[in-house]
Amino acid sequence: MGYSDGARTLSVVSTEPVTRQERKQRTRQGLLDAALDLLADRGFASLSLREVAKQAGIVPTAFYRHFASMDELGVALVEESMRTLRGMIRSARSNPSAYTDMIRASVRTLYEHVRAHEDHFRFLTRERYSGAGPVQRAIGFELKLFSSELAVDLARFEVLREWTTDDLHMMADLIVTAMLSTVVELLEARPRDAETDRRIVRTAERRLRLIFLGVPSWRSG
Amino acid sequence: MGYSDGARTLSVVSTEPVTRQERKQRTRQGLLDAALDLLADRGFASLSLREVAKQAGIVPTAFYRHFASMDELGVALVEESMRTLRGMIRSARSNPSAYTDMIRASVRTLYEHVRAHEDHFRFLTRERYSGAGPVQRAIGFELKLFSSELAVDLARFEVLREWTTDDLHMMADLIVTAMLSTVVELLEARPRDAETDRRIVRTAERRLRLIFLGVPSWRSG
DNA sequence: GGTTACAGTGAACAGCTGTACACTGAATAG
DNA sequence: CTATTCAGTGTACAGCTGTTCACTGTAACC
Repeated sequence: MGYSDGARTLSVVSTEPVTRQERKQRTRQGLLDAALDLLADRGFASLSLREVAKQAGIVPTAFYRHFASMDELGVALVEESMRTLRGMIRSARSNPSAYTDMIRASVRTLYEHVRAHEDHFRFLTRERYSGAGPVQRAIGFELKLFSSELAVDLARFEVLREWTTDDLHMMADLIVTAMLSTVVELLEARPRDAETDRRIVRTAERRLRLIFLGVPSWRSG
Repeated sequence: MGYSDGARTLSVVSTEPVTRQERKQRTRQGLLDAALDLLADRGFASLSLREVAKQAGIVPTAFYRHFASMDELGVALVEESMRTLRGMIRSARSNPSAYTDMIRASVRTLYEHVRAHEDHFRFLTRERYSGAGPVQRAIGFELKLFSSELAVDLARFEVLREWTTDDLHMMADLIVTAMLSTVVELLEARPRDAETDRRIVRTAERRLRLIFLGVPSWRSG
Protein backbone atom coordinates (compact mmCIF):
# COMPACT_ATOMS: atom_id res chain seq x y z
CA MET A 1 0.00 0.00 0.00
CA GLY A 2 2.48 2.62 -1.21
CA TYR A 3 0.42 5.72 -1.60
CA SER A 4 -1.63 5.57 1.53
CA ASP A 5 1.42 4.89 3.76
CA GLY A 6 3.31 7.78 2.27
CA ALA A 7 0.39 10.07 2.74
CA ARG A 8 -0.10 9.01 6.35
CA THR A 9 3.57 9.50 7.23
CA LEU A 10 3.63 12.92 5.65
CA SER A 11 0.57 14.02 7.50
CA VAL A 12 2.05 12.80 10.78
CA VAL A 13 5.41 14.55 10.31
CA SER A 14 4.09 17.94 9.30
CA THR A 15 1.56 17.69 12.18
CA GLU A 16 -1.03 19.61 10.21
CA PRO A 17 -4.28 19.70 12.04
CA VAL A 18 -6.84 17.61 10.22
CA THR A 19 -9.98 17.27 12.26
CA ARG A 20 -12.02 20.30 13.14
CA GLN A 21 -11.67 19.69 16.88
CA GLU A 22 -7.89 19.74 16.51
CA ARG A 23 -7.99 23.07 14.68
CA LYS A 24 -10.21 24.59 17.30
CA GLN A 25 -8.08 23.28 20.15
CA ARG A 26 -5.04 24.74 18.40
CA THR A 27 -6.36 28.29 18.12
CA ARG A 28 -7.66 28.05 21.68
CA GLN A 29 -4.14 27.27 22.79
CA GLY A 30 -3.01 30.09 20.52
CA LEU A 31 -5.18 32.50 22.48
CA LEU A 32 -3.75 31.29 25.79
CA ASP A 33 -0.19 31.62 24.50
CA ALA A 34 -0.94 35.06 23.05
CA ALA A 35 -2.28 36.26 26.39
CA LEU A 36 0.74 34.82 28.21
CA ASP A 37 3.06 36.65 25.80
CA LEU A 38 1.33 39.96 26.38
CA LEU A 39 1.43 39.39 30.14
CA ALA A 40 5.24 39.49 30.11
CA ASP A 41 5.31 43.02 31.47
CA ARG A 42 1.73 44.00 32.28
CA GLY A 43 -1.16 42.91 34.43
CA PHE A 44 -4.04 40.75 33.25
CA ALA A 45 -6.56 43.51 33.96
CA SER A 46 -4.90 45.77 31.40
CA LEU A 47 -5.30 43.14 28.67
CA SER A 48 -8.00 43.64 26.07
CA LEU A 49 -9.89 40.99 24.14
CA ARG A 50 -8.99 42.64 20.84
CA GLU A 51 -5.32 42.72 21.72
CA VAL A 52 -5.21 39.03 22.58
CA ALA A 53 -7.15 38.12 19.44
CA LYS A 54 -4.80 40.14 17.25
CA GLN A 55 -1.74 38.55 18.87
CA ALA A 56 -3.26 35.13 18.25
CA GLY A 57 -3.86 36.03 14.62
CA ILE A 58 -7.64 35.88 14.61
CA VAL A 59 -10.37 38.49 14.30
CA PRO A 60 -11.81 39.84 17.63
CA THR A 61 -15.23 38.28 17.18
CA ALA A 62 -13.74 34.81 16.71
CA PHE A 63 -12.53 35.05 20.30
CA TYR A 64 -16.05 34.20 21.44
CA ARG A 65 -15.88 30.78 19.77
CA HIS A 66 -13.45 29.81 22.57
CA PHE A 67 -14.18 31.93 25.63
CA ALA A 68 -17.25 33.86 26.69
CA SER A 69 -15.10 36.63 28.16
CA MET A 70 -11.56 37.58 29.09
CA ASP A 71 -12.28 36.41 32.63
CA GLU A 72 -12.96 32.93 31.30
CA LEU A 73 -9.68 33.03 29.38
CA GLY A 74 -8.01 34.07 32.62
CA VAL A 75 -9.43 31.16 34.57
CA ALA A 76 -8.25 28.79 31.84
CA LEU A 77 -4.81 30.37 32.22
CA VAL A 78 -4.93 29.67 35.94
CA GLU A 79 -5.71 26.02 35.26
CA GLU A 80 -2.89 25.70 32.78
CA SER A 81 -0.43 27.37 35.15
CA MET A 82 -1.57 25.19 38.03
CA ARG A 83 -0.89 22.10 35.93
CA THR A 84 2.70 23.32 35.67
CA LEU A 85 2.89 23.88 39.41
CA ARG A 86 1.50 20.43 40.17
CA GLY A 87 4.05 18.96 37.79
CA MET A 88 6.64 20.58 39.99
CA ILE A 89 5.56 19.04 43.29
CA ARG A 90 5.26 15.68 41.55
CA SER A 91 8.94 16.05 40.64
CA ALA A 92 9.77 17.16 44.17
CA ARG A 93 8.01 14.14 45.68
CA SER A 94 9.67 11.69 43.29
CA ASN A 95 13.16 12.11 44.81
CA PRO A 96 12.45 11.70 48.51
CA SER A 97 15.67 12.63 50.26
CA ALA A 98 15.74 13.62 53.92
CA TYR A 99 17.32 16.20 56.21
CA THR A 100 18.84 19.35 54.69
CA ASP A 101 19.33 17.49 51.44
CA MET A 102 15.58 17.58 51.09
CA ILE A 103 15.62 21.36 51.33
CA ARG A 104 18.35 21.62 48.72
CA ALA A 105 16.56 19.19 46.41
CA SER A 106 13.20 20.95 46.80
CA VAL A 107 14.60 24.41 46.13
CA ARG A 108 16.51 22.99 43.17
CA THR A 109 13.29 21.54 41.76
CA LEU A 110 11.51 24.85 42.30
CA TYR A 111 14.32 26.71 40.59
CA GLU A 112 14.33 24.53 37.50
CA HIS A 113 10.58 24.58 37.08
CA VAL A 114 10.40 28.36 37.46
CA ARG A 115 13.09 28.87 34.84
CA ALA A 116 11.38 26.39 32.51
CA HIS A 117 7.94 28.00 32.79
CA GLU A 118 8.57 31.63 33.69
CA ASP A 119 5.37 32.86 32.07
CA HIS A 120 3.13 30.57 34.14
CA PHE A 121 4.80 31.45 37.43
CA ARG A 122 4.82 35.14 36.55
CA PHE A 123 1.12 35.00 35.82
CA LEU A 124 0.30 33.26 39.11
CA THR A 125 2.43 35.46 41.37
CA ARG A 126 1.33 38.68 39.67
CA GLU A 127 -2.39 38.04 39.58
CA ARG A 128 -2.62 36.39 42.99
CA TYR A 129 -3.35 39.59 44.87
CA SER A 130 -4.25 42.09 42.20
CA GLY A 131 -7.99 42.49 42.47
CA ALA A 132 -11.19 40.66 43.27
CA GLY A 133 -12.10 39.00 39.97
CA PRO A 134 -12.67 35.34 39.05
CA VAL A 135 -8.98 34.94 38.18
CA GLN A 136 -7.85 35.93 41.65
CA ARG A 137 -10.46 33.72 43.28
CA ALA A 138 -9.35 30.77 41.15
CA ILE A 139 -5.69 31.28 42.09
CA GLY A 140 -6.52 31.68 45.77
CA PHE A 141 -8.55 28.49 45.74
CA GLU A 142 -5.86 26.45 43.99
CA LEU A 143 -3.07 27.75 46.20
CA LYS A 144 -5.06 26.90 49.32
CA LEU A 145 -5.42 23.37 47.99
CA PHE A 146 -1.74 23.31 47.22
CA SER A 147 -0.87 24.39 50.75
CA SER A 148 -3.11 21.68 52.19
CA GLU A 149 -1.32 19.02 50.18
CA LEU A 150 1.99 20.28 51.47
CA ALA A 151 0.64 20.02 55.02
CA VAL A 152 -0.13 16.34 54.39
CA ASP A 153 3.40 15.82 53.07
CA LEU A 154 4.84 17.49 56.14
CA ALA A 155 2.86 15.17 58.42
CA ARG A 156 4.96 12.26 57.15
CA PHE A 157 8.10 13.61 58.82
CA GLU A 158 9.13 11.99 62.09
CA VAL A 159 9.51 15.31 63.97
CA LEU A 160 6.13 16.55 62.78
CA ARG A 161 4.21 13.35 63.61
CA GLU A 162 2.37 14.71 66.61
CA TRP A 163 1.73 18.23 65.39
CA THR A 164 -1.90 19.34 65.21
CA THR A 165 -3.28 19.75 61.69
CA ASP A 166 -3.71 23.44 62.48
CA ASP A 167 -0.03 23.83 63.22
CA LEU A 168 0.86 21.87 60.10
CA HIS A 169 -1.28 24.18 57.98
CA MET A 170 0.33 27.21 59.58
CA MET A 171 3.77 25.86 58.71
CA ALA A 172 2.73 24.86 55.18
CA ASP A 173 1.34 28.35 54.55
CA LEU A 174 4.56 29.88 55.80
CA ILE A 175 6.61 27.67 53.47
CA VAL A 176 4.39 28.36 50.46
CA THR A 177 4.56 32.08 51.13
CA ALA A 178 8.34 31.99 51.41
CA MET A 179 8.64 29.93 48.23
CA LEU A 180 6.36 32.24 46.27
CA SER A 181 8.51 35.18 47.26
CA THR A 182 11.50 33.20 45.99
CA VAL A 183 9.67 32.71 42.70
CA VAL A 184 9.18 36.46 42.40
CA GLU A 185 12.86 37.05 43.14
CA LEU A 186 13.83 34.61 40.40
CA LEU A 187 11.50 36.27 37.90
CA GLU A 188 12.80 39.73 38.74
CA ALA A 189 16.45 38.67 39.02
CA ARG A 190 18.74 41.43 37.70
CA PRO A 191 21.26 40.90 36.27
CA ARG A 192 20.19 37.66 34.69
CA ASP A 193 23.28 35.58 35.37
CA ALA A 194 24.24 32.36 37.10
CA GLU A 195 25.59 34.08 40.20
CA THR A 196 22.39 36.04 40.86
CA ASP A 197 20.45 32.80 40.54
CA ARG A 198 22.79 31.03 42.94
CA ARG A 199 22.41 33.82 45.50
CA ILE A 200 18.61 33.64 45.32
CA VAL A 201 18.61 29.87 45.59
CA ARG A 202 20.92 29.95 48.60
CA THR A 203 18.73 32.54 50.33
CA ALA A 204 15.68 30.38 49.70
CA GLU A 205 17.45 27.40 51.26
CA ARG A 206 18.43 29.43 54.32
CA ARG A 207 14.86 30.62 54.79
CA LEU A 208 13.62 27.05 54.80
CA ARG A 209 16.42 25.94 57.13
CA LEU A 210 15.49 28.65 59.62
CA ILE A 211 11.86 27.57 59.56
CA PHE A 212 12.70 23.88 60.02
CA LEU A 213 15.18 24.66 62.83
CA GLY A 214 12.30 25.94 64.91
CA VAL A 215 10.35 22.69 64.62
CA PRO A 216 12.00 20.66 67.44
CA SER A 217 11.41 23.49 69.93
CA TRP A 218 7.77 23.95 68.94
CA ARG A 219 5.09 23.54 71.56
CA SER A 220 1.53 24.07 70.40
CA GLY A 221 -0.74 26.67 72.09
CA MET B 1 -20.40 80.72 76.16
CA GLY B 2 -23.05 82.06 73.74
CA TYR B 3 -22.50 83.61 70.37
CA SER B 4 -18.74 83.90 69.97
CA ASP B 5 -18.19 80.31 71.02
CA GLY B 6 -20.83 79.15 68.62
CA ALA B 7 -19.38 81.14 65.76
CA ARG B 8 -15.85 79.93 66.37
CA THR B 9 -16.99 76.36 66.59
CA LEU B 10 -18.85 76.74 63.33
CA SER B 11 -15.86 78.17 61.47
CA VAL B 12 -13.63 75.46 62.84
CA VAL B 13 -16.04 72.72 61.89
CA SER B 14 -16.65 73.89 58.35
CA THR B 15 -12.86 74.37 57.75
CA GLU B 16 -13.34 76.30 54.53
CA PRO B 17 -10.16 76.60 52.50
CA VAL B 18 -9.02 80.19 52.09
CA THR B 19 -5.69 80.41 50.32
CA ARG B 20 -5.22 79.11 46.79
CA GLN B 21 -2.51 76.66 47.80
CA GLU B 22 -4.89 75.15 50.32
CA ARG B 23 -7.57 74.70 47.66
CA LYS B 24 -5.13 73.06 45.29
CA GLN B 25 -3.76 70.78 47.98
CA ARG B 26 -7.33 69.82 48.83
CA THR B 27 -8.33 68.72 45.33
CA ARG B 28 -5.00 66.93 44.98
CA GLN B 29 -5.86 64.97 48.09
CA GLY B 30 -9.32 64.53 46.62
CA LEU B 31 -7.79 62.81 43.60
CA LEU B 32 -5.73 60.50 45.81
CA ASP B 33 -8.80 59.63 47.89
CA ALA B 34 -10.91 59.12 44.75
CA ALA B 35 -8.34 56.71 43.34
CA LEU B 36 -8.13 54.85 46.64
CA ASP B 37 -11.92 54.51 46.69
CA LEU B 38 -12.01 53.08 43.17
CA LEU B 39 -9.19 50.69 44.07
CA ALA B 40 -11.40 48.95 46.63
CA ASP B 41 -12.07 46.02 44.31
CA ARG B 42 -9.90 46.53 41.21
CA GLY B 43 -6.29 46.90 40.23
CA PHE B 44 -4.54 50.21 39.64
CA ALA B 45 -3.85 49.34 36.00
CA SER B 46 -7.56 49.17 35.26
CA LEU B 47 -8.08 52.71 36.56
CA SER B 48 -8.60 55.52 34.07
CA LEU B 49 -7.70 59.16 34.43
CA ARG B 50 -11.25 60.21 33.54
CA GLU B 51 -12.74 57.88 36.11
CA VAL B 52 -10.57 59.23 38.92
CA ALA B 53 -11.27 62.82 37.89
CA LYS B 54 -15.01 62.22 37.84
CA GLN B 55 -14.91 60.52 41.26
CA ALA B 56 -12.99 63.53 42.59
CA GLY B 57 -15.59 65.88 41.14
CA ILE B 58 -13.38 67.67 38.64
CA VAL B 59 -13.20 67.72 34.86
CA PRO B 60 -10.67 65.29 33.26
CA THR B 61 -8.37 68.00 31.96
CA ALA B 62 -8.00 69.55 35.43
CA PHE B 63 -6.28 66.32 36.46
CA TYR B 64 -3.11 67.56 34.76
CA ARG B 65 -2.89 70.51 37.15
CA HIS B 66 -1.88 67.98 39.81
CA PHE B 67 -0.26 64.99 38.11
CA ALA B 68 1.36 64.57 34.72
CA SER B 69 -0.03 61.06 34.39
CA MET B 70 -1.81 58.28 36.25
CA ASP B 71 1.59 56.74 36.97
CA GLU B 72 2.58 59.87 38.85
CA LEU B 73 -0.65 59.70 40.84
CA GLY B 74 0.21 56.08 41.59
CA VAL B 75 3.66 56.93 42.91
CA ALA B 76 2.13 59.62 45.12
CA LEU B 77 -0.24 56.95 46.41
CA VAL B 78 2.74 54.75 47.23
CA GLU B 79 4.33 57.56 49.21
CA GLU B 80 1.12 58.21 51.13
CA SER B 81 0.66 54.52 51.90
CA MET B 82 4.28 54.18 52.97
CA ARG B 83 3.81 57.06 55.41
CA THR B 84 1.06 54.97 57.00
CA LEU B 85 3.31 51.93 57.13
CA ARG B 86 6.15 53.89 58.72
CA GLY B 87 3.71 55.24 61.28
CA MET B 88 3.05 51.63 62.15
CA ILE B 89 6.64 50.62 62.85
CA ARG B 90 7.09 53.81 64.86
CA SER B 91 4.22 52.60 67.05
CA ALA B 92 5.74 49.14 67.20
CA ARG B 93 9.11 50.49 68.30
CA SER B 94 7.60 52.78 70.95
CA ASN B 95 6.51 49.91 73.21
CA PRO B 96 9.67 47.83 73.38
CA SER B 97 8.69 44.65 75.15
CA ALA B 98 10.75 41.47 74.89
CA TYR B 99 10.29 37.75 74.39
CA THR B 100 6.98 36.42 73.05
CA ASP B 101 5.26 39.53 74.39
CA MET B 102 7.10 41.41 71.68
CA ILE B 103 5.55 39.16 69.06
CA ARG B 104 2.07 39.66 70.47
CA ALA B 105 2.56 43.40 70.71
CA SER B 106 3.93 43.67 67.17
CA VAL B 107 1.14 41.64 65.62
CA ARG B 108 -1.36 43.66 67.64
CA THR B 109 0.10 46.89 66.27
CA LEU B 110 0.02 45.50 62.75
CA TYR B 111 -3.58 44.44 63.19
CA GLU B 112 -4.76 47.81 64.41
CA HIS B 113 -2.96 49.76 61.73
CA VAL B 114 -4.27 47.51 58.97
CA ARG B 115 -7.84 47.88 60.18
CA ALA B 116 -7.42 51.66 60.52
CA HIS B 117 -5.97 52.10 57.00
CA GLU B 118 -7.31 49.20 54.95
CA ASP B 119 -7.16 51.11 51.66
CA HIS B 120 -3.46 51.90 51.98
CA PHE B 121 -2.50 48.35 52.86
CA ARG B 122 -4.75 46.94 50.15
CA PHE B 123 -3.11 49.20 47.60
CA LEU B 124 0.41 48.19 48.63
CA THR B 125 -0.20 44.44 48.78
CA ARG B 126 -2.18 44.39 45.55
CA GLU B 127 0.14 46.46 43.41
CA ARG B 128 3.37 45.03 44.80
CA TYR B 129 3.66 42.28 42.23
CA SER B 130 1.17 43.23 39.52
CA GLY B 131 3.31 44.48 36.67
CA ALA B 132 6.47 46.37 35.86
CA GLY B 133 5.44 50.02 36.03
CA PRO B 134 6.75 52.92 38.15
CA VAL B 135 4.26 52.10 40.90
CA GLN B 136 5.59 48.60 41.34
CA ARG B 137 9.18 49.81 41.30
CA ALA B 138 8.38 52.42 43.94
CA ILE B 139 6.73 49.85 46.20
CA GLY B 140 9.59 47.39 45.74
CA PHE B 141 12.13 50.06 46.60
CA GLU B 142 10.30 51.19 49.73
CA LEU B 143 9.68 47.68 50.97
CA LYS B 144 13.36 46.81 50.55
CA LEU B 145 14.21 49.84 52.67
CA PHE B 146 11.62 48.77 55.18
CA SER B 147 13.10 45.29 55.39
CA SER B 148 16.59 46.73 55.91
CA GLU B 149 15.36 48.82 58.84
CA LEU B 150 13.83 45.73 60.37
CA ALA B 151 17.18 43.96 60.00
CA VAL B 152 18.81 46.74 62.03
CA ASP B 153 16.14 46.40 64.70
CA LEU B 154 16.71 42.66 64.84
CA ALA B 155 20.45 43.18 65.36
CA ARG B 156 19.68 44.73 68.74
CA PHE B 157 18.45 41.42 70.15
CA GLU B 158 20.86 39.51 72.38
CA VAL B 159 20.50 36.20 70.48
CA LEU B 160 21.03 37.88 67.12
CA ARG B 161 24.10 39.89 68.13
CA GLU B 162 26.62 37.84 66.23
CA TRP B 163 24.57 37.08 63.13
CA THR B 164 25.97 38.22 59.81
CA THR B 165 24.15 41.12 58.17
CA ASP B 166 23.29 38.74 55.33
CA ASP B 167 21.55 36.35 57.71
CA LEU B 168 19.76 39.24 59.38
CA HIS B 169 18.47 40.44 56.02
CA MET B 170 17.32 36.95 55.17
CA MET B 171 15.37 36.75 58.42
CA ALA B 172 13.96 40.26 58.03
CA ASP B 173 12.74 39.43 54.52
CA LEU B 174 11.10 36.28 55.81
CA ILE B 175 9.32 38.23 58.55
CA VAL B 176 8.17 40.99 56.19
CA THR B 177 6.88 38.41 53.73
CA ALA B 178 4.99 36.56 56.45
CA MET B 179 3.52 39.81 57.78
CA LEU B 180 2.43 40.97 54.34
CA SER B 181 0.59 37.71 53.84
CA THR B 182 -1.10 38.34 57.20
CA VAL B 183 -2.13 41.77 55.92
CA VAL B 184 -3.73 40.14 52.88
CA GLU B 185 -5.56 37.65 55.08
CA LEU B 186 -6.94 40.48 57.19
CA LEU B 187 -8.09 42.41 54.14
CA GLU B 188 -9.77 39.35 52.66
CA ALA B 189 -11.17 38.09 55.98
CA ARG B 190 -14.59 36.49 55.47
CA PRO B 191 -16.79 36.66 57.44
CA ARG B 192 -15.84 40.00 58.84
CA ASP B 193 -16.19 39.28 62.52
CA ALA B 194 -14.10 39.40 65.67
CA GLU B 195 -13.47 35.67 65.73
CA THR B 196 -12.06 35.55 62.19
CA ASP B 197 -9.77 38.42 63.11
CA ARG B 198 -8.63 36.63 66.26
CA ARG B 199 -7.87 33.47 64.27
CA ILE B 200 -5.77 35.39 61.75
CA VAL B 201 -3.90 37.26 64.46
CA ARG B 202 -3.15 34.04 66.34
CA THR B 203 -1.86 32.38 63.16
CA ALA B 204 0.39 35.38 62.51
CA GLU B 205 1.79 35.10 66.04
CA ARG B 206 2.46 31.40 65.60
CA ARG B 207 4.26 32.00 62.31
CA LEU B 208 6.57 34.49 64.00
CA ARG B 209 7.10 32.19 66.97
CA LEU B 210 8.15 29.35 64.69
CA ILE B 211 10.64 31.61 62.93
CA PHE B 212 12.14 32.91 66.17
CA LEU B 213 12.35 29.42 67.65
CA GLY B 214 14.86 28.50 64.96
CA VAL B 215 17.19 31.35 65.89
CA PRO B 216 19.14 29.72 68.79
CA SER B 217 19.94 26.68 66.63
CA TRP B 218 21.09 28.75 63.66
CA ARG B 219 24.61 28.29 62.37
CA SER B 220 25.56 30.41 59.39
CA GLY B 221 26.85 28.80 56.15
C1' DG C 1 -7.33 99.04 41.85
C1' DG C 2 -5.49 97.11 37.92
C1' DT C 3 -2.69 93.10 36.40
C1' DT C 4 -1.22 88.65 36.54
C1' DA C 5 -1.06 83.73 37.66
C1' DC C 6 -3.50 79.64 37.48
C1' DA C 7 -7.10 75.93 39.13
C1' DG C 8 -10.82 74.40 36.85
C1' DT C 9 -14.05 74.35 32.43
C1' DG C 10 -15.98 72.49 28.00
C1' DA C 11 -15.69 71.21 23.33
C1' DA C 12 -13.26 68.50 20.11
C1' DC C 13 -10.10 64.89 18.35
C1' DA C 14 -8.45 60.24 16.99
C1' DG C 15 -8.01 55.83 18.72
C1' DC C 16 -9.32 52.12 21.32
C1' DT C 17 -12.83 49.12 23.57
C1' DG C 18 -16.64 45.05 23.78
C1' DT C 19 -20.20 43.14 21.23
C1' DA C 20 -24.14 42.42 17.64
C1' DC C 21 -25.02 40.79 13.19
C1' DA C 22 -24.93 38.71 8.68
C1' DC C 23 -21.54 36.35 6.09
C1' DT C 24 -18.28 32.50 4.06
C1' DG C 25 -16.14 28.28 3.18
C1' DA C 26 -14.67 24.00 4.43
C1' DA C 27 -14.89 19.84 7.48
C1' DT C 28 -18.47 16.74 8.94
C1' DA C 29 -22.92 13.92 8.88
C1' DG C 30 -26.60 11.48 6.58
C1' DC D 1 -23.60 13.75 -3.35
C1' DT D 2 -26.15 16.89 -0.62
C1' DA D 3 -27.21 19.21 3.74
C1' DT D 4 -25.60 20.87 7.98
C1' DT D 5 -22.48 22.53 11.38
C1' DC D 6 -19.41 25.93 12.89
C1' DA D 7 -14.55 28.33 13.26
C1' DG D 8 -13.34 32.37 11.48
C1' DT D 9 -14.48 36.99 8.73
C1' DG D 10 -15.91 41.97 8.05
C1' DT D 11 -18.80 45.72 9.05
C1' DA D 12 -20.89 48.54 12.19
C1' DC D 13 -21.97 51.05 16.46
C1' DA D 14 -22.03 53.23 20.89
C1' DG D 15 -19.11 54.16 24.61
C1' DC D 16 -14.90 54.97 26.70
C1' DT D 17 -10.00 56.46 26.56
C1' DG D 18 -5.84 60.23 26.89
C1' DT D 19 -4.72 64.70 25.30
C1' DT D 20 -5.20 69.37 22.68
C1' DC D 21 -6.76 73.90 23.02
C1' DA D 22 -9.01 78.28 23.97
C1' DC D 23 -11.71 79.78 27.77
C1' DT D 24 -13.26 81.77 32.59
C1' DG D 25 -13.37 83.48 37.18
C1' DT D 26 -11.03 84.54 41.15
C1' DA D 27 -7.20 84.67 44.58
C1' DA D 28 -2.67 86.80 44.79
C1' DC D 29 0.49 90.48 43.70
C1' DC D 30 2.44 95.32 43.01
